[in-house]
Amino acid sequence: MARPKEYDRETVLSEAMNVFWATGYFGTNMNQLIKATRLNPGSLYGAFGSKDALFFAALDHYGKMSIESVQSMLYCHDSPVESIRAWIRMVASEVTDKDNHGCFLVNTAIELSGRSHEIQERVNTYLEEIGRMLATRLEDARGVGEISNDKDPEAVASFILCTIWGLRVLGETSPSEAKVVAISNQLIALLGK
Amino acid sequence: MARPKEYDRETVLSEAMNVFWATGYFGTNMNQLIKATRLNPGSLYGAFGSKDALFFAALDHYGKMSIESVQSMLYCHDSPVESIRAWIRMVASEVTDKDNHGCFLVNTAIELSGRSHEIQERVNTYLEEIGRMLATRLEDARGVGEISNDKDPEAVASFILCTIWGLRVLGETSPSEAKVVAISNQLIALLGK
DNA sequence: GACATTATTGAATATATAGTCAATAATTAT
DNA sequence: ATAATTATTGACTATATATTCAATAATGTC
Repeated sequence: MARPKEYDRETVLSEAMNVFWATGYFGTNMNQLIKATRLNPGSLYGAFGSKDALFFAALDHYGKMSIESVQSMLYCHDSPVESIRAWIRMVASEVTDKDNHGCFLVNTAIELSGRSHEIQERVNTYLEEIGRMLATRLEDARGVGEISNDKDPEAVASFILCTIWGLRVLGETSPSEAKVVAISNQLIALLGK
Repeated sequence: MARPKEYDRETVLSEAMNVFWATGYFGTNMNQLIKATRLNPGSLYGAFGSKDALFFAALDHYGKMSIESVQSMLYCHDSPVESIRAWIRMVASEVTDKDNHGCFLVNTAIELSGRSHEIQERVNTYLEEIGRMLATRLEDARGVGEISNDKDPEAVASFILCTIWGLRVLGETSPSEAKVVAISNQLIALLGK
């Protein structure tokens, strides 16, 4: 009954997301997005409405992927603590990777939180969800005696998450692997035994 | 022998720095800088040459102020550990302050490290200097027996600095004071006894 | 095959933005 | 005073950027 779309919305979103992730909202212009998505302006605007809306959709896409990815790491072993360790090591390996652009949520928090309440709230939603997931897994760890009972899962989760954000910042400084390993080992050591 | 400047370079730099600090390089336009500095385009360009150069000068200004400020905190008590604690508490209080824009070095690392090697190197220079200052103070702490001999000052300094950067990110999320306090207390606890 | 509907194309547009410049003004030296 | 030098002013410019739109194309329905 009408001409069908030639593009796949998820694919386009993913391509736009990669550009925004690498260069931020203000550091990205529509020409880059038009090239990356291989859509013409009309199609891109037809699909998303504006640069703002496209950014928002890309951020959402990243947030959802991020939640899934963290969830899969947090349950990659039967042992909660072993899973958390694996997640931290995964982040550490991303941080040493020159081609990685850190965490899009963290980047966006820094670029746009002070300017857009709507963006800030969305970023917070995802970051808090990750915090809750980690806290839940730390409760599991306490339940099976992998961490001591005097540790507050919520507080420890906040601390670990905070240090992971610090690692994301560190990733922008071309850090030596030794430094990244030293930091992540200290973080892992907090978990115990 | 010539018309004297009506502005004070340091003052202008400080005003420009505040704008870039709050809204980043790409999030700031020349009109904002012209308003904030109360210089006309000609004067501003006469003084700094370009938006790029002005940003670089503002970043440098921040870096130098930052070094001085951290140095003064690290030696605000005779006790090295007590001084480090005071610094962490200072950062924590900035993080809970709604009007604070985090650390300009951290913000710039995230916005521009992937785009300009020159900027990345300058940011790294300042961040590394702060790391060395902290490591030196941790050596002092070890010397006077405030921290145990099996702790590596350099590694611990990296870890503390990393978590402070994470606190800067946290500051963009309108965090509860309770969360900031919980995290900074855990960080402080690492130093202790 | 004509029609209705939606997608695609890419040139065009309005605005924002970084940067320039000629005229003018303030100072010091002679 | 006059000249030499540098600072200030703010209108102007060239370019970049987000966005629009009229023409065209592809589908399903009658």
